[in-house]
Amino acid sequence: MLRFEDARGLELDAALDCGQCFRWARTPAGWRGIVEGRAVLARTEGTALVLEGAPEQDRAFWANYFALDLDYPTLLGRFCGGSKRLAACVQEAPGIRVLRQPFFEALCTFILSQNNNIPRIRGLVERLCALCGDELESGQYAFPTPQQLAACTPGQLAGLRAGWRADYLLCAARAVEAGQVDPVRLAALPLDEARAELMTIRGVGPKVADCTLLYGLGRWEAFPMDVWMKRAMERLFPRGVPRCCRGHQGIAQQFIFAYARRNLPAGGKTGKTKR
DNA sequence: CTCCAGGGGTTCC
DNA sequence: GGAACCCATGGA
Repeated sequence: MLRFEDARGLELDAALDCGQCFRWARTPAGWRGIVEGRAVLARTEGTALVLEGAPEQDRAFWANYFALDLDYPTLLGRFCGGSKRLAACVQEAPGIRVLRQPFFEALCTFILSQNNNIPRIRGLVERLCALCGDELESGQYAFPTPQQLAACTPGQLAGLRAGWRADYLLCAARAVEAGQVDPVRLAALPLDEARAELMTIRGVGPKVADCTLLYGLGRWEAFPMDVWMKRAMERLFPRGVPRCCRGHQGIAQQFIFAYARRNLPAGGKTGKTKR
């Protein structure tokens, strides 16, 4: 069991259920999840974060995953001091944290997320892991590697019932396997060049690219935009992203999204077909 | 049965 | 460039 005495205000309910990750499940005992083949049960006790099933040697891994090294209290203070509107967003769910997820998992899950809803995305991801990920104890599965996914046939992937997204997944796996898209390079490139490299993958547009940069590579300056967020931004921040978010726009966006989802009831169109 | 889900590619102008 | 259309699923 791992224990972090000061989780710096992290709230699992907010952080794990805000649409940034898809492999955590709420149980009566806490949040059950698997990251890079490590299965844990996470819960908070007061100001502490407890991870059952995690060995002491993984302390640095989980501290990085939950971004415990980033001084969120100070960062959120900066947000709140720099913009009244943003302060309201932070107040909506102050326990949100932008997790540092594995690169390939973030890329694939956000490909699966397009024009889709969270419950179904979760099911798709679970079936994908069971199809070609390594099996852990107790019938749980790790997220597949690019090689494992690239080795799947379209026929096998049809079992996911992912629709047209299955083909996009294969393209992504092949691109990463071939080194055409490389996480180490993406982490170092200027943001626009990294985005362009990701968008060479068929099925990866600006939204999926930015989500991958933010959630899968810790590029907190990335700001995932889509039709829905654009509407929210126009209403909440007509003059654009507040300056106090500079360098952490993606983190700010996570709070804006949570606020807008609860307080801006009108749903936006997402470019779908009418008939 | 209809509508929708934090898209992306293609095809028009 | 931008607007309209297509894509396959399954939940509500």
